[in-house]
Amino acid sequence: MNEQIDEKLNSREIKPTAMRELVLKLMMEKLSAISLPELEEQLSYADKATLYRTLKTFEKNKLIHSINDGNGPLKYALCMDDCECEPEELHIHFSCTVCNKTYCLNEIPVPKISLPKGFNLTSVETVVKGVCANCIS
Amino acid sequence: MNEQIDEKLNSREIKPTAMRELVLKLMMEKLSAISLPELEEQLSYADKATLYRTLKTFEKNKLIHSINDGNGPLKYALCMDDCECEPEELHIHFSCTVCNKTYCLNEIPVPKISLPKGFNLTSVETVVKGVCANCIS
DNA sequence: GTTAATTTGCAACTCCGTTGCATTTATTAT
DNA sequence: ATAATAAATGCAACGGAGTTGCAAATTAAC
Repeated sequence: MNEQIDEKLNSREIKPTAMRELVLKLMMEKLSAISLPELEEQLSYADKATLYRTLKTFEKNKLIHSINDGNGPLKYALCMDDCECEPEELHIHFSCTVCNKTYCLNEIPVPKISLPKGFNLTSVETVVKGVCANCIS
Repeated sequence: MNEQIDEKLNSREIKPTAMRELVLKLMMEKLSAISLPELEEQLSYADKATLYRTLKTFEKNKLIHSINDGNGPLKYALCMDDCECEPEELHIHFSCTVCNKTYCLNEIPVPKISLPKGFNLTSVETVVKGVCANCIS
């Protein structure tokens, strides 16, 4: 499984350090998006700045993407393999108002928007809020 | 015109203090959304906490709504008259990557999203990024 | 006018994100 | 293999946004 992790890092041209392997492993195990503060908590021995820079590196190289759910700190989730984060590849995100977890809805692409004349579109971000299947019971 | 402002405040059951009139006046003059830090800058004599609480009061009473454009501080814009901020009344927002201004696209409703079974939807937020008509020339 | 309730101003504080810099670790050249 | 170079990490500190407690001032109610 460490091979799988290193493979993932290599495929995005990120040098596989111990720290990076740890962070990626943790993110692969989680179903929901994770924030820097959460990461700090879960890898308590690790330094905040290092984790911060790790996330930034991952994001720059499109291994992960950031999600602004308007609810506390910025969250991060894994990109799909080979995703280049082009507008047509983007999906919507779901933020549960009960458990506060944020999920990628990879099956639901971001909506197509026709802007008024003279506007130039580069990206669309959609966050849906509500109660997730786990919390709705 | 002060009458118009007080009328707007009254219609949302907000007591018209001098501070609130000033903030509302400023927001009515602006075409783009405004953040707390910007408000502080433009009403330099006013206190941050007061402006903060003014915005919170306005928001609670649906005179304004907040916009999380993922680009710096939270921004606020006027609601349409009689808007109750129900999901079906919501519009999308546009954030210009050049001038950094954020606009309400009141004519473009938020997209309809069908969530997977078991999910309960309460709101949809869509932010479009790109270059606005002013900056595109 | 006096009392009660609301609003404002000031100070302080927390949290998140970010940076500078020294130290350590990895890579490359000799 | 060793020295020189580059990259990553750890520690400390900082700044901005958002928020709160509390006292003073303003407004509303009696």
